[in-house]
Amino acid sequence: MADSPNDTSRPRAHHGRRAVISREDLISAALALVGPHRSVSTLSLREVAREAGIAPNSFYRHFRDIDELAVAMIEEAGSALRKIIGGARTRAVSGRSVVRGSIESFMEQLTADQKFLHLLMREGTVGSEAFKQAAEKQLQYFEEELCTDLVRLAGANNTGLYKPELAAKAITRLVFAHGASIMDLPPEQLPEAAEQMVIMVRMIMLGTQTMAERAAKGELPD
Amino acid sequence: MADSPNDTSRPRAHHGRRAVISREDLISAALALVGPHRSVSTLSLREVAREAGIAPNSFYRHFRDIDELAVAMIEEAGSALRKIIGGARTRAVSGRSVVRGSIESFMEQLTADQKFLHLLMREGTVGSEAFKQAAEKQLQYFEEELCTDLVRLAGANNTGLYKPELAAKAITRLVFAHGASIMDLPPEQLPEAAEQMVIMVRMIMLGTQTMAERAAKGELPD
DNA sequence: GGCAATTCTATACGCTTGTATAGACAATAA
DNA sequence: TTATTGTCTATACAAGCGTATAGAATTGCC
Repeated sequence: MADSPNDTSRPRAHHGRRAVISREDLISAALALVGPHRSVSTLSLREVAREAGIAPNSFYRHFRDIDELAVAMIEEAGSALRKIIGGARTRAVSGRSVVRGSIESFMEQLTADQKFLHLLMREGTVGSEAFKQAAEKQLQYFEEELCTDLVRLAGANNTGLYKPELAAKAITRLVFAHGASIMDLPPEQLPEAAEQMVIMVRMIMLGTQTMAERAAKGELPD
Repeated sequence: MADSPNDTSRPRAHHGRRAVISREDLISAALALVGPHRSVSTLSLREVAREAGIAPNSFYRHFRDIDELAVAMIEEAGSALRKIIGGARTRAVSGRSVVRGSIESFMEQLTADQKFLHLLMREGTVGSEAFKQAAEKQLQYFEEELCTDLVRLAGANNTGLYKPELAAKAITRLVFAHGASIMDLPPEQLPEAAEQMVIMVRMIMLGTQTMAERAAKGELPD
């Protein structure tokens, strides 16, 4: 999270009235307003301030504008999610495939009451430039972490990987895109959607492995 | 395109003043307003009316509200795109891979002045329910057409296909998601992005083929 | 206690929004 | 011609928006 001129996140030696509300409180208020049918880009400054219980103008003490809040939300959601889902990858549950375990962890977040996933999944394509870039950056972090895990896993299993960074990108984008399209489904249809997701991810995994084998044998694709 | 109670698309026996503006004119005006930095869900009724050169209230003669316009736009964009990209798939250019040809056709639309692709890529995750469903439906059409083409191709090449409908879904979602993330890139970086897209799609193709082979040999995945 | 710094509230401005209402205009039907 | 019918414009209203400004409240430092 980059420092900004009016970053009040760390407690400063306050030589004046103590703040009754914090950056985090505003983020929480905004998070409470978004949901399956409400996107961050439609939040208004006044609305967030109302939810947080402050006067509209007090908002400016914490963020320059709504976009800055949105970026902070995306960054928070991204790092929280990477911790959860990346953790599910490394914390290999015995007797279960890594792919399935990770996707189950993903699906749990889909129905969780925190709205981190919703935020990241749907906010990447609309809104201001800063907004989209923030979401894109979080997805790239996902890709990078997934990539190192893929390489590590391939090393352990003695399977090759053709351009693992592309495999990681394909998996990340696919999972988030599919997630966005199923997030409004009735809950009873989610298990089937998860199953489909597992198979699709396996296609990519198997594809990159097979490409590596063929490349090793000189049968270069293309 | 489903008929709606106030569908004025087909010329009716007008027993009054002839319409100076049509549904299509309004759609064009709206299309002119959206762009890389402007999403359909942020269009206002007044704005579209202004662009079309009519009074705000005249809008209601053609659409119930902005959402109905948006749905019409999505449907038009979807069918136009399916024609273009699906056509590139069937019109197999000699000496080029079908994957590469299709993706090149996709990338052409990315830089084209029509904004069909932008619309479909980014509008699927935000906006009203009707809105999202319309975009989702268009993506499903894409999947279905791609699926039949995949099956046809596999038959011609004597390669198997494990769950072709899932392969088609994976490819569609991946291409659109990746497309959305690269659509704001500077033009000189697009060729590389296209190359990555080709490889990622090939991973899926090769993955589903390999899964089919293994399934045939009884090495069922999972 | 007094001063300065800081955060808050209150009020107000100009703007845009969706839409209600009423009337002007044009074209067909009689 | 005249009546009717559908389409457009003009005007207006209430609501919501971002934000500018000014002042009250609360705290730490001297």
